[in-house]
Amino acid sequence: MGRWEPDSRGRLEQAALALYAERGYENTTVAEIAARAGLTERTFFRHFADKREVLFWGAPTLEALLVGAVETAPESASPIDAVVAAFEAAGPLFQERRDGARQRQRVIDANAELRERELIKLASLGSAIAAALRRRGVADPAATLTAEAGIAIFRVAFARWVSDSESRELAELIRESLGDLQAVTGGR
Amino acid sequence: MGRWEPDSRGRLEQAALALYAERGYENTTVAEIAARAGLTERTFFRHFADKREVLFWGAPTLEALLVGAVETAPESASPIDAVVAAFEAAGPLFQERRDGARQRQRVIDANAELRERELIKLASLGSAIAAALRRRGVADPAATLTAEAGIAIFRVAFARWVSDSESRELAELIRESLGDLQAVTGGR
DNA sequence: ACCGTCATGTCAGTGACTGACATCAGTCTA
DNA sequence: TAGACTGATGTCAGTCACTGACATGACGGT
Repeated sequence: MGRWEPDSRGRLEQAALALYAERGYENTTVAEIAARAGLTERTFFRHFADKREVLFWGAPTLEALLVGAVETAPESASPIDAVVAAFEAAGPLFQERRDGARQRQRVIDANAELRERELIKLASLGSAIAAALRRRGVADPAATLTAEAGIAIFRVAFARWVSDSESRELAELIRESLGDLQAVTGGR
Repeated sequence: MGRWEPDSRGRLEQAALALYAERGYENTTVAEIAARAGLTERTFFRHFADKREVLFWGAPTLEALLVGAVETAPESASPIDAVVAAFEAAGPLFQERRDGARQRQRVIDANAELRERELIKLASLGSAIAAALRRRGVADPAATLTAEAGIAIFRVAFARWVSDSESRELAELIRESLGDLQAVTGGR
């Protein structure tokens, strides 16, 4: 056995999510999270940049997945289709752990600071997707707007997917939201 | 003469913007802002909820303006046109103090925490616009998506307007961005 | 003259986050 | 195999955002 229990990072993450869910983000101190994980506050901040980041460290993975999907979409695909297809491809990533995703979302929705962090992660996602589109030869502002549209579509679809009354596949809801957006913007 | 110099709030705001611009948001303490305004730290927090809010207190005014414009748009206007027209109507509000708006934007763009706050303000704007659309009889998810699309259009137009190389009217850039979005999403 | 209000000041406290340095099991190297 | 090296963790002191409780004193009204 090593000097320390393994997977401190994972323990910190679980402890944080549990405490945020139990008593709310604001009523949880980092010292408490660390204690539940059998570690100290200082160690928490060595693994996560701040108290919120523990809920968002997966974002770069999602971003890489989406960027890859946009870049490798068939040349014939229109920009918006490439983006929407990328989000559809990410569907299973969420579908796998639906319950965890829901709990996490409930925690985020309950706190303004966490919503802020979620928004900047989505914005970063948007920038990365726009950059991938530019690499496909899409000019600006089309690239930026397409990425933003993709994000809006995803947000709407994800909200529906998380809500209790729905049990449909995320990918299906995404495609449906694309249709809604097209109907709404009027288009050319 | 009153017991105190008048307009503490305005002095705090000016001091904050000046210091954030001079030495950056992170390198400015609230105590320094208060001192420059001839007040104490505690008074700063009586006027502004936190260190960032001093740059964003105008948001509710803009929100009210946009909501009003959406609600009073001609019945014949499509949802997206009502929203875009509302943003166009807000154009002069920015045009009046172009230099101040630019400095503020430079400060915000230079700091991640401030960008977070900007994003949540825009999201709140989006929710308010979506609610106004619903009052016009637009159903969801169309209302939400239209509002989001409007925000995306505004963001792109505003970024162009702020950038040095442009000197066109904000309203003109907004209308142009609508066309770009329509071209990009394909639409029906 | 008196009283209540209200913007501000004062002060003590909590909690997020940081930098500097200590510890020590496991590993590598002479 | 002794000793140096590494890397994750602990310890500690410090800064700063933010809050609650209470004090102050000019002003306006009675």
